[in-house]
This record gives sequence, C-alpha cells and structure tokens, in this order.
Amino acid sequence: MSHHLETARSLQQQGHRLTPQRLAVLEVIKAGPGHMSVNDVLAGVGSQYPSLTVPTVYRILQWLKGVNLVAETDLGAGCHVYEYIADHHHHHLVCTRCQCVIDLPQSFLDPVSAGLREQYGFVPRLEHVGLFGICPECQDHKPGAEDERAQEEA
Amino acid sequence: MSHHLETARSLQQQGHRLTPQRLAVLEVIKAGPGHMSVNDVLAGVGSQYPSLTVPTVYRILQWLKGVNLVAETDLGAGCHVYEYIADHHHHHLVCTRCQCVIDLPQSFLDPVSAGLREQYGFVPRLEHVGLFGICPECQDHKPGAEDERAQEEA
DNA sequence: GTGTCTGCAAACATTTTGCAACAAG
DNA sequence: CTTGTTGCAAAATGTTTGCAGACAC
Repeated sequence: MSHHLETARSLQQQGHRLTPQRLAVLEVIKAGPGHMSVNDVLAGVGSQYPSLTVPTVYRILQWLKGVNLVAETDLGAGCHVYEYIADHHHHHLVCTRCQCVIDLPQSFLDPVSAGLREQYGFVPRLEHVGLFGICPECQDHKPGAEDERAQEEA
Repeated sequence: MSHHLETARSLQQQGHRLTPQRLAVLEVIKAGPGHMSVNDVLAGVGSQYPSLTVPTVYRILQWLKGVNLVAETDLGAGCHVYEYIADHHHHHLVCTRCQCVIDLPQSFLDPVSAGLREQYGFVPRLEHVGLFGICPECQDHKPGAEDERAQEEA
C-alpha cells in the first residue's frame, strides 16, 4: 500500500487534490479483478465510504482516466468498465456467448500499432481494446448455434 | 434495388417476416454513409415512414444484427452505431480529439484474426472494430495537448 | 385467421449536471 | 482562506419493455 502513497505523492505535486474518496476508488480499482463497472467500484468502496455516491464515482473515474491511471473501455455490457493501468497494458477477448473475458498481452497488438502509425499516420491509443468473438469452450460446447457463423463467412 | 428484393427473398424463405419498415431500414442503412446511429436511421427513413418510432428501429436493427446483415459497434459516441455488412468488412480509426473516423480495410486485421485463432483458439468476430487514437491532422494542429501523451508512454 | 410486428407509452439504466456544503491545499 | 470536491437531487440520454391494434403470411 506504500506505493499507493507514492502515486498519490506525484499526483499531488502535479496540482491534483487528494481526497479519501479518490484514494479509496484508486485502491479498489487497483486491487480489483480488472474491468469493473461503476457499480462494482461503488460496491467495493461502499464498506469504507457508504456516503460515496454514483456521480462522485463517475467524476473520480473520469479524473483517473484523465491522469492516465485507469482506462475506460466498452466491453458491450451496456456500461463502461474501468481498469487500472500501471505499466502493462493488455487487451480483452470477450466471448459474445458466455461473456467470459480472456486477457491478451499488449504485445499482441504491437504490429497493429506500428502499422497504423506507418501506413496511416494514426497514433493509436491501444491501452485496452475489446475484441469480440467466441471462446474455445463455447466452440466445443455448442458448435452449431447462432453466433459462430462468423467463422465460415470470414 | 433489385438485389434488395433478392436479400429479402432469402430472408423470407428463412421464415422471417418482411414488413415495409424492415425493408426501409435495410435500404437506408445499406445506402447510408456507414456507421449510423438509431437516430440517423430514423431520420433517413422518416420521410417515407413518419410513423416509424425509436423502439421499432431498435427492434429492426437487432433483428438485422441477428441475421448478420448489419454490425453493431460502439465508437465511443455514447450510442451504438450500425453498418451494413454485405461482403466487405472493415474497421474504424476514431480520433478521440476531432471525432473523425478513418476507414481501415478488413485485411489490416487479418494477421490479428489468424493469431487469435492459432494461439488462443478464439474465433474473433471482427466485422467492425473501433480503434481509438489521434488522427494525423490533429497531431499536426495541436502537438502538445492532453491526449497524445499515449505515444511517449507506450 | 394466426402469429408476429408495429406504434404508443412508460419504464429502465446509465451517465451527466446544478448547486449548496464541505474539505484539501 | 481559496479553490476544487463531495453529496444530493434532478435531468438528460440511450435503450428496453408491455400491451393493444395492425399487418404479413
């Protein structure tokens, strides 16, 4: 937990105001299982700060996004999910059938990143990319359902 | 417009019911400029079917998604966008600063698709992937703002 | 004629905003 | 003390649902 204070210190020196709510959210999302919704964060913090409200969590998450401590992604669940990004970026494979999420190392999309810069002059921001499809388990379980039609049409 | 009827024919034979509203939405999204929001579709159809309502458009788009005629994507605009997918899939580079969208050919992500299948057994569904970043124009115009910090940290 | 789709209204969820009270610096 | 943040309430937005009437088949 000491490195929390370290992060906090540097934020403070950049002119950011440190409140217990912000630290609590940061700690929760840092210790969390990954992509957490606003309600997940709220539930995680709730025990220590029952007064914390939804709008405040949104504002804190937007702030954390602004200082590049969390990434905001849409994994198709109808709400945004947030994840702590310290140093190792990674991506997500989201199964559209069982909703499971497989992590993918940052390096996997490095060629894409390089290609975009070279061929398009586009500087991508690929902290957390959600890619959708069918996970191995679902392919085995129900190999004839409605969704994996994507593989023969591709 | 005759191939519309062709598509319609095959849908009909699969047991789907063909209504003028469905055909109108299909035609609009097929002729549209690409990623259209529900309101865009509604505006496009509105002249011929003023009685068409938002819930119906949602239902029709979900239906079209189910029969693999349109793809639903979240480009970060706060709402889903829909696009007709006949044969040529492609992707989008979304500038987080000026909100412009650059189209990317399907082939660009083919190596990613192959890698996911081989290394992860994951069958991706990459009809329309939205990748976020900074477009070339915005890099030239304001080279020092808040967002392209991503390039030196990566 | 039967079953499904449409249109209307309302509900629902997520996210945002205004403002007074409060706390960090 | 000053400035920015919190908490509450309310609103704005996108999306979904229930149900009666209408339409495709």
